[in-house]
Amino acid sequence: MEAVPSTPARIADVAAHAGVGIATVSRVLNERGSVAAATRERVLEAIRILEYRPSSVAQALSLKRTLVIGVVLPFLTEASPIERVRGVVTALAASPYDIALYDVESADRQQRAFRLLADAHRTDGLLVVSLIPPDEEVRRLSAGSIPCVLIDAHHDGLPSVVIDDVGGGELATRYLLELGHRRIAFIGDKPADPFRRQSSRDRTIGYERALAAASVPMRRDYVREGTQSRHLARNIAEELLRLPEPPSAVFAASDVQALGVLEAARGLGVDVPGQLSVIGFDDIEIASYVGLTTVRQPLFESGRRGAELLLQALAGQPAPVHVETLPLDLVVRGTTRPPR
Amino acid sequence: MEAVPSTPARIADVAAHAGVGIATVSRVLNERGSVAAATRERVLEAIRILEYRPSSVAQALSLKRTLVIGVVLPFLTEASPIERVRGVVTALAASPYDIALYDVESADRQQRAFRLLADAHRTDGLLVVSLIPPDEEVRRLSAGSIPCVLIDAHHDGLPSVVIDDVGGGELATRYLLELGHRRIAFIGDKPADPFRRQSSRDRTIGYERALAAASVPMRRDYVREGTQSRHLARNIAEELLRLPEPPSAVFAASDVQALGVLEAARGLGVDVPGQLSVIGFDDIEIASYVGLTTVRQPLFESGRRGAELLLQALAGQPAPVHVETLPLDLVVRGTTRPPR
DNA sequence: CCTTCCATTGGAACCGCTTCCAGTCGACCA
DNA sequence: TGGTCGACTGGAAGCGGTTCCAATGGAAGG
Repeated sequence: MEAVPSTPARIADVAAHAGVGIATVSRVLNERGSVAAATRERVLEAIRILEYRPSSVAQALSLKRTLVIGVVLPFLTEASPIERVRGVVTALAASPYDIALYDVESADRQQRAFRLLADAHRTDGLLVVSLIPPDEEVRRLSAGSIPCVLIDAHHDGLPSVVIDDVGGGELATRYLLELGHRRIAFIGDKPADPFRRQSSRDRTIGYERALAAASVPMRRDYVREGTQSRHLARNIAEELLRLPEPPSAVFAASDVQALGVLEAARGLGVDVPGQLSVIGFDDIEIASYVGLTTVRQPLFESGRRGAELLLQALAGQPAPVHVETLPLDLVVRGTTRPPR
Repeated sequence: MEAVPSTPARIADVAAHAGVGIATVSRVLNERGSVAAATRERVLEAIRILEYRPSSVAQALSLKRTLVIGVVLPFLTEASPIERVRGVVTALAASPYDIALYDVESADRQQRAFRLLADAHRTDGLLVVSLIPPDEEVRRLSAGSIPCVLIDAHHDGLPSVVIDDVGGGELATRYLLELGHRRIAFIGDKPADPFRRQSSRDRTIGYERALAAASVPMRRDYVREGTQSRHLARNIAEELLRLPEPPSAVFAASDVQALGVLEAARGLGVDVPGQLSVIGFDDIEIASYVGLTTVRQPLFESGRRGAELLLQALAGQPAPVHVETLPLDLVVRGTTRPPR
């Protein structure tokens, strides 16, 4: 058994052991330049014996690249960002890049995360998920020429992968209209965080447009805002269902909220889809299990595509600043039906 | 508006701008040593103007610590690791440490990840989730004196945070027995990956023990193995329900699999809990929604606790190599009932 | 008024790796 | 056989920080 050195070997140790210069060791490591076969063997042997691993930190400093991609996202709140990260992880698996995760839950964490990242030394590139970076940081990012791709967010001057939330809102609402519904409620997010992308807001707009296009007057008491939480959505849905003239259908801005609506209906003995149609948005895993009709957005794919764009930029591709819009699908399951 | 330098400022630039030496700038940055108030002001001013941010890479090289904690986990397969990571993220939020995420889906990725991590330069500490690191790497880790905590896994010589899977298996099975069930089936994971922790295996043991303790003979046709996938569990459950003498209760080694069982029952018109009781394991988010009876394990807490232990070790605490066992709870919901 | 002391400061070495720049040396060509 | 060429090789200069160590100079003590 070979001895384990108490301290990890450095390139100089390998060089000494092999009786060559450090430059030669580096050449062997990086397969650059020409090294005599015999010399190479000696070096490889020394590396094996000493269990040498080059220090990525030293490499990063010398090469001015870290082989790390930062992923900034609001991690803890929703199921969907996770799914996007999965896409990112998958796309990056085959690349030499590692992933640094930056959760930006609270606003101050956000500050800190963007601050850290703008530090152009830490990461080679950035993926920002469902968050809108402050102008200040975008400026700094481009000044430091560190590529950045936005996923599920938009900012002038930064490439992004998004979905058409307005179109999605229309899609869902139009479907309910086509089924014959006229009393259609909407449950969306409360605009909270200025840096947080408000996809719900756009879906509201789509909802309104679809109603307008069908000449169905919008009722203010049918449009509610809560949080992403199922619990709150449930409360809101209960209120809606207790209205003198309750809606015959509810469009929830997310599946999670739609689940809250289903719970409310169940609790109040309202049959879905008999008395109430429910449509969600996202198509998270649980949706298929529950049989929820929803607007599917390619979460996983968005992460993957964003990562691909970033890799391209990192590879020196021109990377045109453009917005890539991923397609949406209406997934009809069991929670929607024509009204009675 | 102040000019944005095309290239990020280095400490030497700040020193020059402030008319001081770099050592002084470093002192100001790290609030170490004594610096005259006036000098400090000049330096801070220069930092502000030049938008200087110290290079974390250079700091890492110089200080021999990266302020990065590596988190290794099988990311894409299950819902539970995600929940654990949330705990990790939360615990690390207040610390100065960043998180590097290493997904080790395939076996070769696994190889690579552990290899990379054993490179003692990349991370200051390691959290390994639901994975058993090879002895070789454990040896290397301790040789490099980089602290490591296992979450949901066990290895001699490494501290870990686990649950009592055997006890959990007993807990679930005993509950079913106490309800009066005698025909109790078990659906677990297929032992696939040697590095992958087989919590399912231990739960099987608990299942067997509980049966033995109640003098209920174990039937081989009631013990099945599939994967974590809902789909496969569903198929298996269908087979079980079509047996000449179908089980009156099913204990699934995970909630995801339990959902598959519920689907199977629904598909075959088998009433739950009327004709069939189902109990899962984990208590993932969806479980409460579905009303699934399950054994709750503190997923989030495991991540948090593991991260805390690692932080302690990083802070120089002795960090005794011990196994911390988190408590399990039986969460009774609507999918279990005494047999008819 | 002369030491001694200490706050303050800058220079230089070092962290570990990459790579430019010469330098060595045998082979091949005229 | 002298010269040129090219394959190999090693030294040294960064990359951008931290910090040891020596130097400076004014204040306080004798």
